[in-house]
Amino acid sequence: MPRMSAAEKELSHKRILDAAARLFRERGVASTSVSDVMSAADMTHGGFYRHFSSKNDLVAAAFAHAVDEALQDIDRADPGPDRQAAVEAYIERYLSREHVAERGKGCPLAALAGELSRVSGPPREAAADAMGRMARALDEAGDADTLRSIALISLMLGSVVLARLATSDEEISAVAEAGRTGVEIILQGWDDKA
Amino acid sequence: MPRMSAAEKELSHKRILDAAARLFRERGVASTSVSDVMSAADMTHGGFYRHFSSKNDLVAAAFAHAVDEALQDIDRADPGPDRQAAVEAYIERYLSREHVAERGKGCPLAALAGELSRVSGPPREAAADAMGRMARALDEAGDADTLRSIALISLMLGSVVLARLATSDEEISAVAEAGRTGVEIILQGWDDKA
DNA sequence: TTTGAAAGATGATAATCATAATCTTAAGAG
DNA sequence: CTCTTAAGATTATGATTATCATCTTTCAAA
Repeated sequence: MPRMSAAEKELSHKRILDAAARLFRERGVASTSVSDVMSAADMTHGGFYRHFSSKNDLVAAAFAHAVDEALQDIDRADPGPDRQAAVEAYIERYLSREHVAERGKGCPLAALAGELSRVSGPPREAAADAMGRMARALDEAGDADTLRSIALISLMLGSVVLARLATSDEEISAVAEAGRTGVEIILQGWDDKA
Repeated sequence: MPRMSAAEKELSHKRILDAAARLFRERGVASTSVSDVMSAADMTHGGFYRHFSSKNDLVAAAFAHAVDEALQDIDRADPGPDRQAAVEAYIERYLSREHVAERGKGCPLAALAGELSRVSGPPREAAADAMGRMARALDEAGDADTLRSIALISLMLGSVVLARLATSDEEISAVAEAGRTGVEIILQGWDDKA
C-alpha cells in the first residue's frame, strides 16, 4: 500500500500521537508496546521509526501532546474573560467522576507523573515541564500566588490518584469530596496564611 | 549450598520482601524483574517460587510490608500519648527533602499508587487498602474528620509526586513549601467549611 | 540413623519487545 | 515521464523476563 502522500503521513503521525497519548495514560508507558500504539493507530509496527526515532521519543511527544490538550481544556471550560470562573470550572471537572474514570483522556500528570519521575531524558523533562505549564495556566494573569497554584495542583492530582485506587463508588465519591473541600479551603484561606 | 533450616528460610523470606519493597518503590513494579529482587536479596532467581507463587503475589506482599513500616513511622515520630504531635511530625517528615529523595524507603502510595491503580488482583487490593489504613492512622482516636485525613493524604501525596518530578532544588523546595502551607490551612480551616 | 522432602542453584522455555533490514509501491522532484 | 526516495508492511534479531525443570545438599521427621 505504501507510499502515502505528505498529507497522509501527517495524518498517520497524528493518529500515532493520539493513540500513544491515550494508551500511555491508560496502561502506563512500560506496559504499552510500540506495537500496541501502532495497532491502535491502525498501522503495523514497521512504519514507526519513520515518525519517531525511539519509543522514548514518542513518550515525550505524546506526553507534551496530552498536556497541550489538557491546557486547552482550561480555556474551553469558560472562554470568556472571566478567568477565575474558568479555573473553578476546570477544578470541578478535574475532581469529577468522569475524570477519575477516563484515565486515557485525563490529566497526563495524574496518569503518569509517578512513572515518569523515575526516568531521565526527554520524557522526564516533558513531565517536569507540565507541572510549570499547569501552574502558570492556573495563575490567571499573574495576580494569584504561584505557590497556591502548586498546592491546588498537588491536592487535585493526589485526589484523583487516590480516587483511582478506590474500589467502591462511595469511596471514590468520598475522596473526590475531600478534594473539593480541601480546594475550597485553600482558595479561601491562602492569603491569610503563615 | 541448599537446603537451609527453617529459621534461615524465614530470613531469606524477609530479605526478599525488603529488597522487593525497596526496588519496586525505586524503579516501579514493571521495571523490576524477579531476578533483580532476588539478586538484591543475595540469591539467584531459582529459589523464588519456594517463597511466592508469582510475581504478583510478591508485589502484594511487598507493598503491604512497606505500608506496615510506613504506619509504624507515625508512632515512631512521637511514641507518647500526644497523637496530634505525632501526626504533625509525620506530615513534616512526609514533606521533607529526604522523603522526596529516598523513594525506596518512602511512602508506598506516593511511589506506586499510579502504577497499581491500573492493575487488578491482589496488588491493587493491597494498594486500595493502604489508603484506608493511612487515613485511619491519621484520624487520631477518631475525633478527626476522616474526610479531612483523606484531603491531607491527597495533598501530601500529590506534593511528593510533583516534587519528585521537579528538576532543581529550588523547585523541589517550592513544591514542598506549597504542600506545607496547604496542610496548615486545611488543618486550621477544615472545621468551618461548607 | 535413615530417608523423604524442600531451599536454593543452574539451566531451560516460551513470550514479549525494541529496534533493524528488507520489500513493495506510489509520491514527487527533475 | 522518469526515477529516486520514502511510507508503511513483513520479517528478522537480540535482549529481557516470568515461570519451570532439574540437580545438589542438607534439614528434620521417622
